[in-house]
Amino acid sequence: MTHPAPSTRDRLVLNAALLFRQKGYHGVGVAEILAQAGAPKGSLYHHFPNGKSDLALAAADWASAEMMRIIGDAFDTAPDFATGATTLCYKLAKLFDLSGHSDGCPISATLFEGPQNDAFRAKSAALFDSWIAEVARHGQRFGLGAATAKDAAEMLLMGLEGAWILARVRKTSDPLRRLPKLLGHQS
Amino acid sequence: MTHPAPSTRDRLVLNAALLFRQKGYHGVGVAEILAQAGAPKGSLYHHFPNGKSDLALAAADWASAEMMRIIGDAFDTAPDFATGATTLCYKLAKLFDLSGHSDGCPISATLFEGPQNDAFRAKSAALFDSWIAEVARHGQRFGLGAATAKDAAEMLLMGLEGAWILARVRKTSDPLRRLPKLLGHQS
DNA sequence: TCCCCTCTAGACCAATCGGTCTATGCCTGT
DNA sequence: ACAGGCATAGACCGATTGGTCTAGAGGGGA
Repeated sequence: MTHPAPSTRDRLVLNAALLFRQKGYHGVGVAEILAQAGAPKGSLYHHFPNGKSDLALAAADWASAEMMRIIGDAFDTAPDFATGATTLCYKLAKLFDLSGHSDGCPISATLFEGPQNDAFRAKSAALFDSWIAEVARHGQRFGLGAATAKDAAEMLLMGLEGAWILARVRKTSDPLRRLPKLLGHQS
Repeated sequence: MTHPAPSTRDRLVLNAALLFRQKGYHGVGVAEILAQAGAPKGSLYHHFPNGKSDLALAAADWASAEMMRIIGDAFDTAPDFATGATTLCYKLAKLFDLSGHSDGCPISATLFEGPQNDAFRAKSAALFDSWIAEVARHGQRFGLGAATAKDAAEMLLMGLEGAWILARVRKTSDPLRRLPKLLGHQS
């Protein structure tokens, strides 16, 4: 999957994404990221002149891209919107289990509990919107009207955020797995 | 509303709850809480021997009690479950607007991005469950079956969590106001 | 009046925070 | 072979972190 020797920059982004997602922006120190990535301090500030905040933005982009890929995987092979939404929830539940029941939404954990920085807030909004737009695009592909598709996509995202939170506090992926049924996508 | 001269302990809890809710556990320092509460360090460690973490637990309890009161207000006067749920969302939207579009869920902000402390996780779970149980109780009062009421309550909570996140990143209470419709509680 | 206990007050501390700096690999183009 | 730049390496820094400790203010009971 990953190439044998990812660059120092990639290691920083990847490990930052993992740590931020588990403990939040303020809950992780640069020293911890550097240790886990096996990189010295100089490298961080070479690749990311603004330090921790730049790294968090890059980590959020990376995590968002992976989410977009997962959304695509779930909906591309589905026969209809409800099945795609259900598959997406199950895929995220599986990843949640693999993470040891600790990984929440990468965007809200990385950027949102971050500084009250407006750039962080704006970036979170943009990334969430890109997820919603992608899900809505699949909805329209399955014949839903534009407004209906956007509503369904937004509701799915909000449900996912809540399910992620509940899954973390309960240490079980059940909320994610039950979400499709509660949203009416499953009988 | 509040008594003219709240005790130092109450001032600490109240201001801690406000700050944690806006910036998360790690995003607020004890110095900031003390300054806003107008209390010296000695008072904090007198009332809360374990310091910041004890204070966060007390702040979460306080915020949860207020949420229970809001749930009661919304459902007690409602003619049916859907109306109660809608009223609850509108009440929370109004409070969100009053806070300057910055206050999210008090539990997830205060305890969850806190230390990976298991006590925090367990307390979050217990408080969320108490909210869900209270909403479900109203559901049963309106004639819903036990399982149906619990599902509806859990879905409402998950939707609220997601709507809070979206409301914060977009700086508008629209997601909270649109939630009842997206959940099918409003035509 | 005196004591005692609760609470306030803030100086003080080690540890950690994010960030800067200089020195040195190391690899490529010529 | 040699230069030049990208990247690594980590010592170092001031600021801030959560937490401890001693001192004293205040008030109620004997």
